[in-house]
Amino acid sequence: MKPHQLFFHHYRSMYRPYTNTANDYLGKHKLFIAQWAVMKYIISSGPRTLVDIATYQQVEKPTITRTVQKLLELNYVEVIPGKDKREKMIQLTELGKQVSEEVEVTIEQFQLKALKGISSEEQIEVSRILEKVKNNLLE
Amino acid sequence: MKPHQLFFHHYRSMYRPYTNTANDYLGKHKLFIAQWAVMKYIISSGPRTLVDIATYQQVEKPTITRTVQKLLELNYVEVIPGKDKREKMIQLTELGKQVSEEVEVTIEQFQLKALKGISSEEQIEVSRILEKVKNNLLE
DNA sequence: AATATATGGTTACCTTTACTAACCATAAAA
DNA sequence: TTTTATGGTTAGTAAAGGTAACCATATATT
Repeated sequence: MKPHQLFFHHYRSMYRPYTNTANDYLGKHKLFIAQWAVMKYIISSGPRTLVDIATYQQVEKPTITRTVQKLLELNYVEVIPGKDKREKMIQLTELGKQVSEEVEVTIEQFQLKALKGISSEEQIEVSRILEKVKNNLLE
Repeated sequence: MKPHQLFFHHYRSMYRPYTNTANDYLGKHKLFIAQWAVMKYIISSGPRTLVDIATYQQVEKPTITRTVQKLLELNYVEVIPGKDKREKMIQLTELGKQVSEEVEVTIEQFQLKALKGISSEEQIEVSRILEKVKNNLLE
């Protein structure tokens, strides 16, 4: 099998184990991976618009609208006014912050388990390459 | 951002660009990535049972049942008897073989474009690591 | 100033992909 | 012979996301 075929096969065959396991961990907090990804983003970067979030995650706007709606229902995020009347900034609620702290522990544990035996340098290297592939695809 | 967080963020944010672009390329041949993955597998390994395919792709059996059903409708694969009365071996039809040859050209082009600027060694290294993560997750 | 275009966001509708639970038929083990 | 395991299917449901069309507001153009 050629390297480029190997690459995409392994990329794909990690996907379900990753998603299913992550969602198992997150179920405790009534979250799914797509929702948690939004929370994680606004934790580390502060309040963000829907477009920011969509761009960051590489999905379309309606997808983010829906994900954020679920987080609003859970009372984990709230909307604050943006720099004009169109924009909505999404930020964590107090409840969202509390939950996040628990989730971060859970998820860190999950991620470290998943990455057992893989050095930080390797993790960074793979991140760099996956990002490059993403950029190649978007050109 | 910590290396393990980076790792999973980039893993995820490559997913939609990859899937969408691949499906665009495959649309020409009336295929989707999940279907092509099955064809690809039986091209390189010969006829396989549904369980083999499910294990290889890391998805559940019903998922493969349906994917194979679509390939049967397209007349790209056919069923031959397995080693007992339960097993079904899936193999390419003549039409499937013809189509595959065209698709392989298309997809190779797509994959090489996606991996532009990434050496074979790097591709192999990333494959190895993604496989390891998958195995860690399955433990 | 008036019109046209761009941007942020939503709604409606549809699709891909996959899961679980329950089941059938056959095979292997007790 | 009965029990358990294996290969596969069906039915029902869900996560996640896409496109097209649209509203409201903002920016650019004439």
